[in-house]
Amino acid sequence: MSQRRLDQITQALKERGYRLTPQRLAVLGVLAQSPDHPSVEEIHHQVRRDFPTTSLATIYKTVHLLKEMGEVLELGFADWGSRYDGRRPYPHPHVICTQCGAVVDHELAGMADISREVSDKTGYSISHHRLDFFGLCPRCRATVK
Amino acid sequence: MSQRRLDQITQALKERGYRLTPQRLAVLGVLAQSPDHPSVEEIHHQVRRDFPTTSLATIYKTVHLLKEMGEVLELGFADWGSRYDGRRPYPHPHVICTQCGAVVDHELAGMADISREVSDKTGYSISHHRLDFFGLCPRCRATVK
DNA sequence: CTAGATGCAAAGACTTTGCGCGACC
DNA sequence: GGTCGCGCAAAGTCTTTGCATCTAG
Repeated sequence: MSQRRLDQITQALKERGYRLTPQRLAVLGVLAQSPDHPSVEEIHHQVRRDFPTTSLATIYKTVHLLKEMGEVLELGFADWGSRYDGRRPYPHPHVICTQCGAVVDHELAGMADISREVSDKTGYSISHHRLDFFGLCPRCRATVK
Repeated sequence: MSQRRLDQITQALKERGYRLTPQRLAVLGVLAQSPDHPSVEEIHHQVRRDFPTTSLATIYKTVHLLKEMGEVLELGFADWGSRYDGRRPYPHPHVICTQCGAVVDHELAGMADISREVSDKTGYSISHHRLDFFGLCPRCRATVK
């Protein structure tokens, strides 16, 4: 299942004439498999397990490339840096724990309708959106009370 | 009407024992009146009209304080820096032009219900959310086509 | 072979911090 | 008059860029 996603991204790179270097493949692997929306640092850390000389700059470049291609979703936070979602690179809600930082996905129907409503009322032509929910995850709620 | 909002923020500062310096009042004034979600730089620029010696650091400090107090909403963007909404410091959708950067507010009913649904399905206790729509504003749509 | 990618280090953008002077209460 | 806030400059963080070397196709 994440293999399928990996193949998709790999294919997209090939089609556009980008090279499939080991470092890139490693980054793709991490993004295609991580359900936990890793930061650049975390991706770097993981990739280093297989390619210890990989630089942070390469991670940044690769992630940026994938973002431009629309194969990864960037979740930028003001106080937090960015997290990346390579498994579902289309708009969908995220639920973020304000205590431990866990980020989980959530599917939600009906945003298309809301989007249309906003478009009608504001006169903007809406291309995409972003929706985040913040709160305490079950584990942290138990801990902190 | 923005006078009312200004009074609210001023009051909140007083209650917590913070001083009402001219610089702070100037920042409050900008935030309470700007419908266009200014950046720190823009606030600084405006405040300088009345207090030319005001430093950027002071703007940062004041905005940060107001954010902590919940009197201003920070809209952080990954490629864009942050914008601030001092008029409606509670969660509500924003519509952002990807061409010119205009940010407008939009009221939307029904988020409370969705929030509850997300809470039920994920087990998180949701405290707030953020919703942004991206697209072209009417003016830019006409220009770029 | 050769255009494109990597790794390193330096440069950038944005934001925060430390500190001595000055001003609100 | 004492404390809190201001302005300045320095330090931090995160991200991008330039360039020589290396490599996938």
